[in-house]
Amino acid sequence: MYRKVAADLREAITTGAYGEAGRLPAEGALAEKYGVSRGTVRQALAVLRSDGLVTSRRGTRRVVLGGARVQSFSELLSFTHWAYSMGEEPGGILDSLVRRPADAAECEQLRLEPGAEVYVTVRLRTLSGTPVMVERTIYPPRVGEIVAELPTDVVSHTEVLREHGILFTDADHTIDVVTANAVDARLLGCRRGGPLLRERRRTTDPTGTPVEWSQDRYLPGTVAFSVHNSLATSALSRHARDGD
Amino acid sequence: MYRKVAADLREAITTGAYGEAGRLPAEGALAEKYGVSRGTVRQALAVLRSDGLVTSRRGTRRVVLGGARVQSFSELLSFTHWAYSMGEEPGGILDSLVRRPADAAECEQLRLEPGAEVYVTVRLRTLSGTPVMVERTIYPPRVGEIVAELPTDVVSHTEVLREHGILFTDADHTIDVVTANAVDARLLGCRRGGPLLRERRRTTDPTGTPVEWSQDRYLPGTVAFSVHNSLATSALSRHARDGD
DNA sequence: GAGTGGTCTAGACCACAAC
DNA sequence: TTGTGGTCTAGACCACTCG
Repeated sequence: MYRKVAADLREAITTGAYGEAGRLPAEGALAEKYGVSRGTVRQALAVLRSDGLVTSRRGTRRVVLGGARVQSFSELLSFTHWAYSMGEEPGGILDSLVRRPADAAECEQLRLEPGAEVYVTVRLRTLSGTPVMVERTIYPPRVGEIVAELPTDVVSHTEVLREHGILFTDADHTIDVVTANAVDARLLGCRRGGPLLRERRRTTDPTGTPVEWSQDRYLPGTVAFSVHNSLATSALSRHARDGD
Repeated sequence: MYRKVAADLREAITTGAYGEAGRLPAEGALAEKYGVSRGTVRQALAVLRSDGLVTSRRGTRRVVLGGARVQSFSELLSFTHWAYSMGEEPGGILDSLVRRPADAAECEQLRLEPGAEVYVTVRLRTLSGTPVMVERTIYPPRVGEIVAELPTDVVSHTEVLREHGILFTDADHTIDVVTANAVDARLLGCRRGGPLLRERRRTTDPTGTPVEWSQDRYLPGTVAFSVHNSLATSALSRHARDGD
């Protein structure tokens, strides 16, 4: 239904049917064309707008915006999906996996009782054999128990967890720069104290329960993160970094 | 209006009226409470969902998500607004302002004819006197002409441009790590070759016309960028960095 | 089975842009 | 003045969750 309309319009836009900076047909016209109500068309257009593909303004037809490149949610959460989408071979070398009591920050992030145990994994992630990122993930018990049972050569934890009914639906990301510690330097082959692009991510399932708290450290020059936002939908924010 | 409902619910949620991980009333109940239709309530809830405040799932009441902190769009685009929102005094020291022909990449980004001229500013931005960021902004002629006429002690270019009818409504951001060049090092007082957190940003007005292409380089430890996304609304993406 | 959010409809009025 | 998107309504049916 509205997804179909959105997909069709996205296709038309990205193939340049309306041209860069071109104008879309009126909502009414689209509704008639697809045989749906105007409300459904608006729902489809809301998707495109939040992806940064089109503008929207009272009084004027919608305009096609350039430079819109969006990934699916799973491509964003899963290093493995991301790698495949670029035609690279993802790798994951387990460096350590321990179970230990959670500290205060971890209890806070994963919404656990004080004293609860967590599972901590450290993995070197590679693209076609080249070291790219060190991934430190902290799992609550329910999830960690599954990860701990996995063979060490399983590349995609996300995929396995999904098969076990652990769903990832919402994530908060924070991006900044840190310096490499001894472990980072050893795994990535960079200088200790050298800069790394860090992405911290807390992911929750549909019920709002945290399922992972992860910290990924990328070698400079291997990745960049992109965000689109607009007056209408603003998801990005900028923070001072006093503490950690 | 739906904005009022959204604001009221946001207030109630952030003050903890429903508790962390608590459940919201049903849409029908909210509609009755506010005396509006269910559609309007849903519109309000869509705002909160895209801000990462609540979940949404068929069959279950909406759940309050923790860790949601969103800034207004102008706080994000304007260093000045951001500084004030943190209680800091923003500063801007103009290092250079030149007019010159645009190169190919600049024509592409600002959607200019080959050979068009652009205005390039380099400014050191400070928070309460402390150097934080070097800002390189490229303006198309229409905008640059205004900026070029400004006294050098004007802190907020964004504010002035808004008064001149130049509106900022959509932005694409890309975040990565770069090393400081000679100018960065001189202005920020860091080592040449040292790491900086870079945010590149292309901003357009309501008609989709680019109004600035900016590159901000932050000292490590001064800022972090945050994004919320979910299966429903995904604005963030991750890219490989081959070229520039 | 009862309650919930997801989707869709058909119609209405308004604010705004552009001619 | 005309056409556009923004907002709101009232009602409907469905898919899903949960007890």
